[in-house]
Amino acid sequence: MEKNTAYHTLLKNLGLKVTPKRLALLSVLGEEHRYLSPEEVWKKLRRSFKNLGLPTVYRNMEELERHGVISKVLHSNRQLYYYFCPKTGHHHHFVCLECRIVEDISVCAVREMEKEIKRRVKGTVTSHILQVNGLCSGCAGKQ
Amino acid sequence: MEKNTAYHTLLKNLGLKVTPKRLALLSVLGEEHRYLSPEEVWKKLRRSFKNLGLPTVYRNMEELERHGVISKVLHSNRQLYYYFCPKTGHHHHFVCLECRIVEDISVCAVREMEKEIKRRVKGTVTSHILQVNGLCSGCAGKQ
DNA sequence: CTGCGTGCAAAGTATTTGCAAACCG
DNA sequence: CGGTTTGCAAATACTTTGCACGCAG
Repeated sequence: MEKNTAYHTLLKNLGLKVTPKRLALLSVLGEEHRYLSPEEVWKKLRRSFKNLGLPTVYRNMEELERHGVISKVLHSNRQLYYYFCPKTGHHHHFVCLECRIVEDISVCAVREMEKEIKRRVKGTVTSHILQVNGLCSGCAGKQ
Repeated sequence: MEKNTAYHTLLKNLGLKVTPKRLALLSVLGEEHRYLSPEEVWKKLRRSFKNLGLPTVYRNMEELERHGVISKVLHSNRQLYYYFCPKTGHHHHFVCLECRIVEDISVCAVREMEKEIKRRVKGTVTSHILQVNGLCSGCAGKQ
């Protein structure tokens, strides 16, 4: 299994122990080109691992997100979703609210992005979430 | 109270009944240049209204958000926050994760935004959430 | 009056935590 | 072996719902 070797290496590089469940979790996320909720991942994994706890899935997904391996998809319904994006470098995502597929978008300006999405994905942009987080001058000083 | 008249009109235009609590809620949000959680708003309002239920605050904030009067601030901790933004037209926000102040950003490209933030707010951008939502070609057809 | 708005109590539900046992390296 | 990882059960905590009463129009 080439893929598994890759995931194996990935985990090692992060300093995480390589367990069958972690490999399977990465595999599920890696094969899916859509974002998934922890519960969905759990249901898929339980086919192979009868005794898999939902908390384990939550913990691992959170951990992997912290390491930047997978990314969180924000939903206004305030549920967690994750997506495995192998692409490196600065880029953003176009997500379909219906089928949950994710497409990489290389350009960053939203106007430009809309154009690219119309052209490449032939999709419709219904909304976008753009929020810049940081610290204002006052708070940056206090750190 | 000029402000109250404005909120009064605002509610009327939305076809919502004008109640003292709604006016006060708008007032709290309108005076605060920061995003607030429903509970925080509730605590502030309870100074004036002893019998104010938290659900009422949730309901009203959700309603106002639906009407586009206030906007939801996304947090990865999956809690709800709202911010009253009087500014119209296409623009985005810079939010300080520390003091929660919100600044309007007129330009849309993220690179440009970072520049503007550094210049105007003298703040530091630690991260940004940019997610374009919509429907891909396949799903758009199925609608 | 008439229905929207609200308080209160109660339910929901996704997510998190504690702890002992299992497992990787 | 020694510290992670995991299962299970239970707890959290935010948010939502149901229903009866009250108030705006």
